[in-house]
Amino acid sequence: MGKGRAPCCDKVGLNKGTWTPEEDLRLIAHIQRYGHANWRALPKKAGLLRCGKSCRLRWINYLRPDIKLGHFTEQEEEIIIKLHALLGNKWSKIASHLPGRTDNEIKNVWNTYLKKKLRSREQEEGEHKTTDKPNSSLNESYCNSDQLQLQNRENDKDPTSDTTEVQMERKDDKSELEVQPKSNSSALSRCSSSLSFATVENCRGEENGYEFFKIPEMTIEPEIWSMIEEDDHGESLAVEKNTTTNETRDWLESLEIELGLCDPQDENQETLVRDDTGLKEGNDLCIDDFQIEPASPLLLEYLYDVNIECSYVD
DNA sequence: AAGACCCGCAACCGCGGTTGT
DNA sequence: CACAACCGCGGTTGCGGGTCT
Repeated sequence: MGKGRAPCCDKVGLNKGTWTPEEDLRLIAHIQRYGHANWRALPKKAGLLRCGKSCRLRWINYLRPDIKLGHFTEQEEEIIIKLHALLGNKWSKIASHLPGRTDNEIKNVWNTYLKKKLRSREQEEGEHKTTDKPNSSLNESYCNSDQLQLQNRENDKDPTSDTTEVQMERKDDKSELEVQPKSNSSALSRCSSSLSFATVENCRGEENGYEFFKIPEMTIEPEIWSMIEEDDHGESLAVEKNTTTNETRDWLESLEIELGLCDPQDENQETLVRDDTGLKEGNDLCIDDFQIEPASPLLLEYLYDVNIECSYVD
């Protein structure tokens, strides 16, 4: 690696802060046409006064077609909690198991909502548990991350008896993951992969005058392991492919609505893309994934108004 | 009604890893 | 091997809207 780093871009004269609809459309139009092989060069080619990183972030987190909008479902929250217990703050890894969700979104949800939710649950559970408390010094020596918080909640539970009620079912070889709640149990914090302190206590030992801890056997649901293992092989269970086309359409419709370019009530309006032939597999979209021609007269009008050029110079 | 405060979230920043020369 | 360029990730910031006083 070189010494020091050049700034990612020349920041003088670049826009910062919230993206405007015009900038969004410029970015979308450019990526539709040329893809995003080179983020650094993209803003210049697209006529955007933004740095490449900013464009990339905007596209990945908000503009790409397979983004899922709206609140997280209970099942999604459950998955986040479980995976966070296993992976820690590996937001992108966690996101790879939640189709349509971004690492940034998951990180925000965790920091603003799930963490508090778990904490309050922890308190609730603490009130109900007065016996069989583990050695507190052992607690501290065991783990010092957020994972400990989660594990603390698992005190005195038989990890096999009360597992999280999220069932992950692979519907085909590798492409689709269906998440189903097995029951309506309020199992938010019940990460079956965590360790009970009873388990830890049983791992204490002594050999040759040294006290040691055996690495305890963790009860981790096989589905979670397979998720992680597959992740290590560069595969994700959670890529929904068959639904991509409809999601793309929905996304474009919602984008037009959001930009005030179409009436949500008007079902007859065409959206930017009407390509039902299916998108290419994989997360990254490229130019071939899109039909270039915008179909909505209002969108065309808007593009014209904001002076987005139809020809680009490479 | 207005100011203070809180909170969620979009965006930025800086670092590490990877790739190219 | 050294260096530069770039991408992606995770931590952090700060704006804007909602709620409280």
